[in-house]
Amino acid sequence: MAKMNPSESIPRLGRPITRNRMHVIETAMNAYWQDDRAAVSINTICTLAEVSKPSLYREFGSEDGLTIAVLERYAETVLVSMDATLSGPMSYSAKLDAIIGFVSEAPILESGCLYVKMRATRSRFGPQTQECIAAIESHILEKYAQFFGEAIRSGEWGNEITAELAADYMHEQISLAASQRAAGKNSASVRRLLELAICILR
Amino acid sequence: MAKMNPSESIPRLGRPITRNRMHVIETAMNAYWQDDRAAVSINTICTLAEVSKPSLYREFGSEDGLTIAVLERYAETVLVSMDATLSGPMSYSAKLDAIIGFVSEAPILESGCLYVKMRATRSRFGPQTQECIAAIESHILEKYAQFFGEAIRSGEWGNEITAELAADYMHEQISLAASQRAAGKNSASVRRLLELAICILR
DNA sequence: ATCAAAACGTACCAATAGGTACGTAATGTG
DNA sequence: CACATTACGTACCTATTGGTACGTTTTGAT
Repeated sequence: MAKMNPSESIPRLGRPITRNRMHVIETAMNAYWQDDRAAVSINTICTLAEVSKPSLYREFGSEDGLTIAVLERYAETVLVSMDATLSGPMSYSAKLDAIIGFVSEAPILESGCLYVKMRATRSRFGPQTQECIAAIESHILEKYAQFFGEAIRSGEWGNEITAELAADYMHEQISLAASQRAAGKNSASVRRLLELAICILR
Repeated sequence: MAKMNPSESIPRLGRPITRNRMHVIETAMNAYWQDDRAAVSINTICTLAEVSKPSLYREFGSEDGLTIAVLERYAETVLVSMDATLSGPMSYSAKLDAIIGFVSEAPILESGCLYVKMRATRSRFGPQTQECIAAIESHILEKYAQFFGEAIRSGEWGNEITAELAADYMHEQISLAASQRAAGKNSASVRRLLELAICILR
């Protein structure tokens, strides 16, 4: 896609690149994730990642550019595990349990979910970031709908609720749980509330 | 507490007050409510309310001061209606219906609930505002707990769920619905999801 | 060695944030 | 009238924001 680590760049003319795209992305991701993105300035990212501001802008073009890079990275390092669980070999009920357990107890989600945080304040971001958030949302909803659709088809679950409605409900409830974790609510309480919400999907 | 409308101020020495505390509060409330508070600057409020910045600071002391004034005003104009419903003469089930209907369809909540919005981004506010948000939350949770407690006592509702857990659940689900409305989701969808979530409280 | 190519980072930009110093205008009192 | 008292708003402050102009440094090729 764009330049990666200097180590794997093909020899070119001119001064070699010393900046490290991935390092900046990971640094920004952690900063945005822990705090809240709107509270973390480009200047802060530059300091944390030890890059000059022009270098950062050369690499990402704008704050919007950095943000989408971060969000894409987040999707491919954290959100994929949800996908994997949903399309894995477990039973319907076991998958529900796994997801509930993950979102309410996984240490990696101690500060919440970056996607959920950003979705909650999407209006503050640039146009590309907003599109990126919408794309991730569609992806998640599709995966959920597929999950519930299969459960209905296989007879593991089913009532008058459609797969799409269940997907929407699931997405909102999981997001809510992630928000609660970000707010510092303890895992046990998050789980208790999430179990209550999800029990209508059993 | 502080100065109110010039109309009701006792004659004093010196130039009379022309600024209008209530007008500023209402203007700021609407601006914060429609948009998101962090996106609305003091300068914007001054322009909208047609007060000079020093006048505003004379009245509220700081942005934090204005924000808590707005939040208190919001609580006593919007949130009281929820209180009234909860402690009114309706049956348990009718009260649930009324609240679901209100939060998912009332035009006044078209841009969501200011308290919910601010609670979701509480970390960005000043210390007094954060305390104020926490106080409102406690108040709401107490009212809900009372509501469920009475329903249990009267036999209108009851299962293994405690009144406190139900209150917490209710609060989160109502907040979620308000957030969805703020995000532009249509009333019917909000209601559908909220009904799903609340049906375990019936 | 010289030179074009390319990335580097210092030092700046305009805009905006929250907040205030201070001279001016309007009142009641003597 | 003159004066103390009080509120008024213009014009400013510093800090920070996202973003960039431009001279310097490092390279490969000739």
